[in-house]
Amino acid sequence: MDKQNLYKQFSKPLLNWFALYGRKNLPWQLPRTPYRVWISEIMLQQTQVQTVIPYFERFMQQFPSISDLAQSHEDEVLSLWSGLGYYSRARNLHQTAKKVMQNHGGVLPDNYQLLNELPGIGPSTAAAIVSQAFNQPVAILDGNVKRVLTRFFSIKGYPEQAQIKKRLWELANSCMPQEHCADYTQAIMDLGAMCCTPKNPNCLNCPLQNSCLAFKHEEQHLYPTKKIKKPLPTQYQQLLVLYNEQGHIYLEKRPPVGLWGGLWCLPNLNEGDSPLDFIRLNYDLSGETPRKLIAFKHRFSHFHLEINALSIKTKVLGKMLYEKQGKWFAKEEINSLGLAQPTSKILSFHYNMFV
DNA sequence: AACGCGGGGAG
DNA sequence: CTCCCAGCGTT
Repeated sequence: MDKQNLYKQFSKPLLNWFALYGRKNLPWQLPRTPYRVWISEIMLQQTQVQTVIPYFERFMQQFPSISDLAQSHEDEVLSLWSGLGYYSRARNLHQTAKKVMQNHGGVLPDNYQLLNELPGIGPSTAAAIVSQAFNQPVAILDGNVKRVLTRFFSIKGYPEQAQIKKRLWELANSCMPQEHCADYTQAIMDLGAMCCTPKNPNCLNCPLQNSCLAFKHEEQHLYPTKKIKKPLPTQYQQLLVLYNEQGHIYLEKRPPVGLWGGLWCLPNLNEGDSPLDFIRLNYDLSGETPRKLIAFKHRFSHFHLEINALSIKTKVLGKMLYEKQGKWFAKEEINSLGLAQPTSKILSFHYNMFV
């Protein structure tokens, strides 16, 4: 299909549909500044709109500008990110803010290549920023767009495969019109989220119905081709809530990269370790009898975690060791830390029991 | 090319 | 339960 036909059969009806049904009152659209677009795009990576909205509002309240963000401490950023997941996004966001202050005079570049080089900003996010914030004709390729394009053009094969992905990028940019670029980017995402959905797509009300090859052959459900998934492994963790006479709780900062990177977590026992031996040997603490606090399962996208949390009231034996980046925190301090969801759950359970 | 990286919403 | 979401960085 040539460029002119693509406009007539794809982009134009899509833009018309957007004018009637598209989302135009999302928080990052009012106003749609480069900074707000950037923050929202990072939060929205692999995360649904409804989940992001409250996080976005809190973030803007705390960091109204890129300079505010650059001057903050990483723990502040991670605290605002607590519960949102994929915490490398928060760390990269902070790094990018500092780089923009240092290398770009505090102004987010209006250039795809420059944006793409910044931490946490890949091809699709860079395209989202230049198209939405600067109205440039550069196409995104996210989950919504992959679904719309594979159906419309009946693209077979797993979309993450190099050859298929290259084809999808080309198609995505072919469909991007030269005008109304910001609206177009929003339009194709809205169509994917509201009409061309993974299950039960609303083809009868779809603006692209006339030319959609998947609809023509009644095989919408075949696209996009699904990945073959392996069974997820299961891990077990015994976590300790160590608290002292004052009610302070001991937490350790995780290494900067990896699972829950940079977050504050509870000490983790090795399989078969005796809790009291563990804290005496590693922390020079003595403790009262461990009490079962809570046991539950936590599901990640790449493994299952079975958690068993114990609480132990402790006394310092020698001088308290600050190894493993550990610290004692009062309850009020914990509220301003970056915590993983299971950590928050265990701690709130602890506080409910020991108020 | 495959994997690591969270957590939640929808069916 | 399963699927998948405004993906990116590393290996």
